[in-house]
This record gives sequence, structure tokens and C-alpha cells, in this order.
Amino acid sequence: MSENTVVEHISRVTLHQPNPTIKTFLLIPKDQAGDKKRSVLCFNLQAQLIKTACAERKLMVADKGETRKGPWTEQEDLQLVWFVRLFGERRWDFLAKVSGLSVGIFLSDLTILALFSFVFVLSCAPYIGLNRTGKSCRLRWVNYLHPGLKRGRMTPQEEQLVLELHAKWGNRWSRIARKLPGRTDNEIKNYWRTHMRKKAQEQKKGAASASPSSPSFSSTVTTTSKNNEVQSSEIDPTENKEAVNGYNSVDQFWNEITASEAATQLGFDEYKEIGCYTNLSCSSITMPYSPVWDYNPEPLWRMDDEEFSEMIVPDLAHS
DNA sequence: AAACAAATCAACCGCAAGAGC
DNA sequence: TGCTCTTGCGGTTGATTTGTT
Repeated sequence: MSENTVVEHISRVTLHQPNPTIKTFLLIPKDQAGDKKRSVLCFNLQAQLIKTACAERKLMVADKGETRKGPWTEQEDLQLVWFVRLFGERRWDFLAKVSGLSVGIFLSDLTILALFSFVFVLSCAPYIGLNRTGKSCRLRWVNYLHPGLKRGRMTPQEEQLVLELHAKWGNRWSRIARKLPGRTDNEIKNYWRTHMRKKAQEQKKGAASASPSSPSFSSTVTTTSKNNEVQSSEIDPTENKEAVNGYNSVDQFWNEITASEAATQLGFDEYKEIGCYTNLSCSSITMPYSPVWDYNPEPLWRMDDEEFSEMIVPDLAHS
């Protein structure tokens, strides 16, 4: 970061669906640190900055050595959610690396300053040091953190469908999972192993002894569904949430995202028009954009420094 | 209440396919 | 064409939870 600039305050780092935007954070030149009205800069930084920086500025991504294994902590989950929303559900290896980013670059101009500031935000608690493999990140996201996942037991309908599709396709779990929205291949696989296989075996045994030449598929379904109805009715709906096992704060995290989605979204121009960049209480600049790998032939930071300065702080640019 | 067994499920591993160079 | 890298899939493991005696 420029030696002449101090990060005085980070008002809020939050996310929007479907794409996150780092909201307002404030950079104050040291010599004007007391004069917020004049000197505050509000950046709306896009993930594109990171991509461009990596490609063109040879941003170094530090190798943090040994990757973590084992159960994910709540903090890691939050961090992963953050980075997936930022970069999209691809390039897991990149995501895993960039999420443990530590950078040292020398800066002299405003756009790089913006970039560094972005990196600074990435480095801030609580989003520090996700040190997992891309594979592990993907697995955690797909099987646990994805917002579209269902929680709780399989419904009788789902159970029947699993049985039918398994009879049709065998252990093609991902294929089966595609027919059950909100269920993962891992979940179905586990479920099959514990419930269905046992029942199928029992049924096979029973059918073999009764009528070896014509195993009855439909009776298996009926039995299974009945059992499951009983089990389902015993479930306290309030316990469904508990099934997340201590990850209520992730739910809260998503709730916050959903809530923020409903908030007013100002384009940068609108934002500029009403002069929010000088107002500390004005919290957000939001520009719609896609995840970084799909987006943006003209990254923000290609803008001329002069133009950029003028847009952000006209009175500073003209001084 | 304690001990044990069974069930559950998150997470790892190895392999294969596809993309990019 | 072959190599490397990334991603996705299916099998498996092992820790934790739940049920039973």
C-alpha cells in the first residue's frame, strides 16, 4: 500500500447474490485523515481486479505449505462461501490458492491502490487463510455449503425415485442426484448404503424364497415408503436446522446475503450523482457483474488514473 | 448410567475424462 | 500427439451420533 495512505475504516464487507460486491471501504491519505468529508474514497472493487492483477501484474500468490485436512471449521465455511460467491463455482484450485492470499506489491497509482485495497480486504479477519486443496473446497461446497441443498431425511417420493433410478442406472450416483434437486451424489450414496441396500437385499432374499424367478420391485418401494413415513413424522421440524450440526451461523450468513439482495442496489453512476462518496453513512456501491471467469472484457482498473481519480474524487483530481 | 453395537455422514482417496497448451 | 492440470465421480474410511441392552 502506498505509504501516503492509511486504511482508516472498513465499513462493511458483505455479499450480494448472485454475485458479491465488496461494499464500501475507506482510504484516507494520511495528510487528510482528519478531513473525511473531503478525502474519503469509496471503492467498488470487482473480482476482475484479482484476475487481471494475477495475469498482468504478476501478482504472487503465496504458497502456504501444508494444506489442511479433516473436518471444516465454521470459519472455513464462511470463508469458502465468501470466495465461491466472489469467483464462482469453478476454478477450485485457483480459489483455494487465492483465498490464502498474501501479497507484497509496490504501489504508486490509484488503480493499483484499489487493487491492493482489495487484497487488504481479502486479508482481513475473519477471512484469513483458507488452506485447503481445490478438491476439498469443491467437495465441501457441493456437498454441504451450496445454498440449494435440502436438509433432513429423504421423502418417501425421493426414496422411491432413488430406488427406481438405482435399479435403472446402478451406482451412477451423480446421475441419480441430478434427478433429485437439492440432494448430492454423496448423500444419495450414503443413504443407499445404509437404507436401501439393506432393504433391497432383504427384499431380494424374500423374493428369492417366495418366487425366485420374479423379484417384486414394487413391494420393496411400498415397504420402504411406509417405514420412511413413520420416520418422517417423528422428525421435529425445528430439529431440521440442528441437522446442520453447529453451522447455524452459515445459515445466518446466507440469510444476510438474501436480505442484502433485497436492499436497494445503486449503480455507480447513480451513486456518484447523489454524492455518496463523501458521505460516511452511505454504505454501498453495487455494480452487477458475473463471476470473474465469465466476465468483463474491460476491467475497471484499465481506466486512466486521471479519469478514475476524477470520477471518485473530483475535487482532489482538480486540486 | 455405562457399555456396546449400529447407523449416519463428512471427507478423503484414486482414477478417469476433458480442456488447454 | 502427448503432456499437464483441473474437475468430477464412485468407493471407502473413520469419527460421531443414536439406539439398545
